[in-house]
Amino acid sequence: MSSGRPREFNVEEALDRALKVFWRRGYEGSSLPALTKAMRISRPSLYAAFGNKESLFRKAIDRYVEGPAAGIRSALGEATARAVVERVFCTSIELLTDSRNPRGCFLVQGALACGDTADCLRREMAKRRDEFVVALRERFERAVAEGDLASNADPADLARFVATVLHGLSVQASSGASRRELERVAQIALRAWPA
Amino acid sequence: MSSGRPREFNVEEALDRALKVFWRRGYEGSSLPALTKAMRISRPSLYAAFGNKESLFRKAIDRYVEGPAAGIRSALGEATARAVVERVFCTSIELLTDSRNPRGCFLVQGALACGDTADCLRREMAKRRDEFVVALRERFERAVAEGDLASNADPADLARFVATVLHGLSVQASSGASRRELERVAQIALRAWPA
DNA sequence: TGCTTTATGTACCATTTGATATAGAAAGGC
DNA sequence: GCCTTTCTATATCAAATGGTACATAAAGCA
Repeated sequence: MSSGRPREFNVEEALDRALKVFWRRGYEGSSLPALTKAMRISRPSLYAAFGNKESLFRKAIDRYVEGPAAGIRSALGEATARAVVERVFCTSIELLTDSRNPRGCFLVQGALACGDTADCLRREMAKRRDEFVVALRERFERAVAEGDLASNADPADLARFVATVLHGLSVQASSGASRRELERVAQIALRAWPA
Repeated sequence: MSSGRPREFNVEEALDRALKVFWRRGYEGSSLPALTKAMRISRPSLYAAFGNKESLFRKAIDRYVEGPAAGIRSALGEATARAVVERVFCTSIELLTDSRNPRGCFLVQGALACGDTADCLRREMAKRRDEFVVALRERFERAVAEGDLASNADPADLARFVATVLHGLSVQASSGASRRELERVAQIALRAWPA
């Protein structure tokens, strides 16, 4: 079977550009013209390669989690629970304030509040955020079992606390807070960690 | 001068309804039909009474700050810095999870990421959030002067920390977290407070 | 009772929205 | 060369968007 005319653009690269648009403007704030202009492809090319706007957004979510935000998840590999939290904060702050990206966390601001048609994406984003809370909780449960986290500490509560600080830092970053300011906030938050 | 035909609707009540729409769906997710239906007025009535969509949103911001969110600001009147923070968390959580309101904080999710036309509203929301950070900082500065907060504590950092937790709680609430869960998170956050 | 003023509701406006039809261009297989 | 296949670009679609004109209705004032 013949292969036809080859694509003139790189799909991953175009997806990266789309992600940045969604990241900065949110799903509803990202118009097709804004997307196609940033992606440097025509509208039919976008639809041929990514389906439609919603499908493009879903692919952008995966791209974000596996790309820019991957470092955060890999922080779970640290040796102790406290080291995990320190590394999560540190890595997140770097991502949230990286000048190459829009400010803030895509999973927070990509579709936090929206109309009915985008509501399924709002829930999808909440689900993705929750997946990280679950991963944190499981990591902390392991830490309790391994003895590097006090057994009276509730892993679920601690996981939600870390996620709360993380999402709060995202809002701060989105509002224009500097990296230093966020680092000081994270340092204060760490004082809440069980000794 | 004659007064003309009287309004058939209550302006404040209509504004309250508009606020709830913006609160739940965000600025860009709130269409004129959705607004007018919730406000129970016709489109020309909306424009006559509130100017346009942007102006209605700005009025909704004021309404939110002076109405539902007023309790949070009044927490600054507590006797000590720690009591202020406790009361801020407690009052916020009640607001964030009040079943009569949309979940989350309007100042966070009303226009966190949006297109160019709404960018001035995004900045306005950031400014409003920052006003609370400033108020917190000033309150903590006073607390240092009054001796109920350690003099080596940085009021600006602490204020930003409290705001960070607050905004993080908003995201959690918006994702469906229960009041109890948020209360436990706040309790953990309080452990970071200077002794 | 007019007359002025303001509010309401229908119908409409231009623009933008997300999404395609269609025609032409660029590759491989025969 | 020719055919098939796939991508690209222009031009377009119907629907939804924010915003108004215009006629009518309801009040106060003379």
